[in-house]
Amino acid sequence: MDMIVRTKDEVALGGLEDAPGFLLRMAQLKVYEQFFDQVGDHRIKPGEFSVLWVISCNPGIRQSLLGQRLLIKRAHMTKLIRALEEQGLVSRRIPDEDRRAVELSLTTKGRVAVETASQWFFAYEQSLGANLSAGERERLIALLKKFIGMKASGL
Amino acid sequence: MDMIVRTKDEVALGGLEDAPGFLLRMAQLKVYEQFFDQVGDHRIKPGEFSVLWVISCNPGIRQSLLGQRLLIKRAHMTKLIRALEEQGLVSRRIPDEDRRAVELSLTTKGRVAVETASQWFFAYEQSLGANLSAGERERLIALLKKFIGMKASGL
DNA sequence: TATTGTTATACTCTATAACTATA
DNA sequence: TATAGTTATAGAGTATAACAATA
Repeated sequence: MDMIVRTKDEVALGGLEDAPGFLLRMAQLKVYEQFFDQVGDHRIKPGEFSVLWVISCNPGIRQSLLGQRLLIKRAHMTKLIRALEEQGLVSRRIPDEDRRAVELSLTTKGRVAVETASQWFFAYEQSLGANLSAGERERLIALLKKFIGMKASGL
Repeated sequence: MDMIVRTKDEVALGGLEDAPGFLLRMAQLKVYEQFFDQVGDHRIKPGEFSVLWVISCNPGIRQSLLGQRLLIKRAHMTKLIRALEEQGLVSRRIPDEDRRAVELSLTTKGRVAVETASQWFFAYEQSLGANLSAGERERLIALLKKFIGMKASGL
């Protein structure tokens, strides 16, 4: 019969180690830590990059739709976009069809910034999960996509 | 809560949908959202529960070790533990062997609270990933454990 | 000198609700 | 009435740095 022997540095997690919510939280903290170790002090943070990137992929996207896709609440989105606007990266336009809405685009400066940032961003993302095999990493990505309700097919 | 009728406005993510850091962030947001939908307004939040649970599994654990395992910074740990102490759930003890350290244990009230909370906590964790098959869910858990550098024993 | 924990400060992210202007 | 966005406020969570006590 196997005995579980713990040195005094071992910590029993009592089932927490199989709880998906807990594991996702830990994984995200590791990722965040690795981000600062690796890319350090860029002006654009991952959250801001994702906003800029999605705007660059969908010029004229409405603020509400962008927020829905990135799970950013409206009140927070307003502050985020204003900060990016003040940096001269994003421009807003009120469409005549619906004058409540705001359509977002990148400025020229914004496009340059995204172009630069995308290089370190995707290199950083590529470096995540380096301790997994290529197949495991792919499976993890596919399972996460399914977990959050994204189509697993090639979007 | 999200009763939005979607027109066919698709949003291109331009590769973001395969970025593990992005997916982990999205997954964690979904989990958090589901937590409030499902278990609502308990006094103990997931982060606090995990601290109490690990103390209950490791009576006398040192504050520094607990923080290392749960990736909670020292300054934040101090505030967290003090709040739990003020609720009468946790007690601290300065060991003679090292009078810089703090050893943590649950009070009787703390043990009762954890016993109660563990029921809804693990039910909630079990409900996560319900859109995956049992095998997929298990694989996701195993891959997350490997991703964060946990032993994937017996898989 | 290094480590453990505390204190103080600040900034980000998020939640909520009241508000406007449109539809 | 409902929707898109804004404003204001508050509370977590976390980062940093200075600090005390102890090793």
